[in-house]
Amino acid sequence: MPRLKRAAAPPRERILQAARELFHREGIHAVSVDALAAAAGTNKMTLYRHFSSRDELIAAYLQELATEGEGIWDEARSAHPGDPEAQLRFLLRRVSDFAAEGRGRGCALANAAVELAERKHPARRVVEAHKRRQRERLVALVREAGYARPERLADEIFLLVEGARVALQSIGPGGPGARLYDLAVEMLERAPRLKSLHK
Amino acid sequence: MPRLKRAAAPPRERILQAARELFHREGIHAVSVDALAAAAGTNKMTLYRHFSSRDELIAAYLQELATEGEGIWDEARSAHPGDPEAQLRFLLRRVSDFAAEGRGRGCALANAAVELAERKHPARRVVEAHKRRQRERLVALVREAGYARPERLADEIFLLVEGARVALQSIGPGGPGARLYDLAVEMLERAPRLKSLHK
DNA sequence: CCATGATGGTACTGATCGGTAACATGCGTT
DNA sequence: AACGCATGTTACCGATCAGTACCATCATGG
Repeated sequence: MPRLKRAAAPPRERILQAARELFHREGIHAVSVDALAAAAGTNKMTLYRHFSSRDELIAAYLQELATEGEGIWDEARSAHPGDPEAQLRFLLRRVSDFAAEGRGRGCALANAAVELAERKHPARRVVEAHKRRQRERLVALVREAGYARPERLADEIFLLVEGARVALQSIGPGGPGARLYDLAVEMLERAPRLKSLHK
Repeated sequence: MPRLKRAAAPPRERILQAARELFHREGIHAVSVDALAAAAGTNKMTLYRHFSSRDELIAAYLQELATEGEGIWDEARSAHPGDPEAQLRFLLRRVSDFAAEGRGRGCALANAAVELAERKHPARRVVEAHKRRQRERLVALVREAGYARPERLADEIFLLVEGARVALQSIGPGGPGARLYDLAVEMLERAPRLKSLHK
């Protein structure tokens, strides 16, 4: 019988977990692989056995965040099946709450795009693909909810969300980023629809 | 008679000019003081005679950008005196055009806030003060133009602008960031007013 | 003509970082 | 028990970087 002395997760998961905390809180370039390995309860050598380089670790960390972000859409769908309007508000609520937490460091994916200016960095492909997919899903959901000109309304909401998360870092929690949910929901209420849906 | 062998600007100005190019294009943390001094046609020693540290150079660089950004408001005012509506569109046009240039690296001030996560960094005070002032001036201009609930509309536009500049970096020029001007202007046209201004 | 101050150039220090080599440890499987 | 494999540990290399000491250069102004 294994006495489960620690039940520790395998090092790869611990490293990715430490990356999520440190990279997002302190910024990617401010965290060394030594510090990352130490925070994960392991060392640099083990880290390099799971990730061929620091850049690929960054890409894996962002890929994990992106995959997890995709899950929010399924969450919204199962929370309000067949009700795209409620799914929209569910997503906005989640994004707004998430933006306020974590000492206002905004979206880790977007931050990575800002930090990693080199156009060929492997992380940029992950960020771009994720953001593009988010936008497409948002357009589809807005269209499904019956709004007129869904691309336009979706882009407005998209930019509102992105702006809120970056404004939290520049102006701080007292700025307009904190009002994201109210702004976005009222924008929805004012937007014209193709068909009236009031039951 | 001085043969004006080069008519070069004093080194401090050259350094700040090089900072504007390199810091914005490659990211602040990606540019060493050696590279910066070389791009400015001088050397590290002269650089440190004008800036006590790298962080203070960053703060001075951002302060110069902020001061210059303030000038756009005066430009708008003198381009369309007494016409706040036209001033608004002038500003949106300028911001939209500027966002698209420079290989889509967005707002250097906001990028700095993302890169410099340390809360006590001297550059953060510059960025926060500037963004706060921009928001206040935007609220005042929107109110002056006669819109109802000017704080609300100004915040929407503010987030739209910030979102567009960060989205250019994550999604790229094909994303919603490129449509900033159209989105913002139509938002203005749809916004309710306190008094009808049609002459 | 010389003094002064700003600037350019070189070389250095101490520290940090990404990445690797070599070895030790522990744990499960047969 | 013996093996194999993943992990932990230490030490190291080469490169880069912020910041400084020291000296050379050059213009200007008395």
